[in-house]
Amino acid sequence: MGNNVHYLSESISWIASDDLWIEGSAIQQLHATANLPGMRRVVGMPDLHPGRGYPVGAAFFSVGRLFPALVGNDIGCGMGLWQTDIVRRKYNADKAEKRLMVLENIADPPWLEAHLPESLAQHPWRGSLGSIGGGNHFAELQQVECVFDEVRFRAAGLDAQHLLLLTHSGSRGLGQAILRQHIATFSHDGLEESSEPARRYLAEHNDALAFARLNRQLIAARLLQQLRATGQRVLDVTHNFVEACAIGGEQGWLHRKGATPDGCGPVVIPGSRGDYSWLVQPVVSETGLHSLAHGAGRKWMRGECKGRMSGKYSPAQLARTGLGSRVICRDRQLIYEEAPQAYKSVASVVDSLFQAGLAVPVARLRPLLTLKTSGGSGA
DNA sequence: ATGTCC
Repeated sequence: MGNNVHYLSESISWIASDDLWIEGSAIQQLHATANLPGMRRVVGMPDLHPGRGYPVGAAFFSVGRLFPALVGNDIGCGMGLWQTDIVRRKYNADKAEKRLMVLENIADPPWLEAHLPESLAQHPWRGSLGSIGGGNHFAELQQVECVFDEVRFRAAGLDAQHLLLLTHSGSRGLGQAILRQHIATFSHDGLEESSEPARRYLAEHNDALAFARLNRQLIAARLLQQLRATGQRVLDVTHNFVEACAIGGEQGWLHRKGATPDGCGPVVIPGSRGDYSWLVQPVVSETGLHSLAHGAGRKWMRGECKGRMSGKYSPAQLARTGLGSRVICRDRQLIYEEAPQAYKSVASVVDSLFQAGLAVPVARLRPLLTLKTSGGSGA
C-alpha cells in the first residue's frame, strides 16, 4: 500500500507508476483546486490530464462547501456495459459496420416517444436521449480477450461467448445548461452546503445523473435494435458527479471529475478506441478518495492532434486500428482528436492502479467496432 | 464537453 502514490503535500497526491507520464500543467491544476475554500484533499488518477481550469481524472474532497464547477458540464457522464446475445463466433464485422454506419446521430422522434418513460415525455432535453454526443463519447462492441478472475466475471453476469456493448456518454445539453446557469449566478466560488442554491443544484444534478443513465440505456437500445440483437445491462457507473461522503472521519463532499467510484461493484476502464478496455474490481480505499481512473487519459491536446497526424494518416486509415477493430466517425476533426495515438496506453493506467492496490483485474476486453458521432457534414 | 462561435 502507498506504492505508486505521490504526495505533493498532505492534501495533494496522485497515483502513477514510474513509467506513467503525467503532464505538469495537470498537476498545477490539481494544486490550484486544493486552494479552494474548504478543500481538504485532492487526488489525481493515473489518467489525470488538464481540463478547462480544473483537471480531468481526479477526485476532490471538501468540507462545508461544494463546487459544481469541479463536476463540470457533463454531469452524470459514465460507462454502461451490456451483455449482448451476439455469438462471438458468428460476428460479421462487415455486416455490423454497415448497420451502424446508417444509424442516425439522433434518435428518431417516434422511436423516442415509444421508448421514453412517461415522466420524461415532455422533458425539454428529451431530443438528445439516445444520442452519443461528441468528444470522447462512444459506443463499442467488444469481445472478451481474457478473464483473470472467473468468479467475479461470472458474478457480474458476463459470458465470454457473446459480445459486450460498452457505452460512454452523459447528460448532453442538460448538464451543460445546469452548469452554465449555475456559473452565471455563482461564478466558481462554490456553494455553502446547507444553502438553498446548494439544495437546488443537487436536485438538478441528480436529475442529470438519471438523465445520463437513461441516455446510455437508450443508446444501447438503438444500437442493439439496429444490430438485430438484444442485451442485458450488467453495470452502469457514473464518473462525473458529487456526493456526500465521510473521509478521514469528516463529513463532506466528494467530487469526481473523470473518476470512477470504488463502491459500485466492478467497473470498466476503457482504453482509447484502438486499445483494450479493462473490467476491474475496485478496492475500497481512502488513499484514492474512493476513486479509480475513468479511461486512458489524453496524451495530446485536442488542438494539436490533426496537425500531428494528418500528414501520416488519412481518416480512412484511422477507421481501422492496430487491434484490427473498426471506428465509425464521420467527423474529420474528431477522428484525429480521438485517434489512439492521442491517448496514453491503458495498460500503464490500469497497472498504476493495480500496483497501488486500488483495483484488481477481472477481464480484458478487445474492441471490435466503435461508433462515434456520425457527423453533420457527410463522409 | 456542447441543439457549439458565424
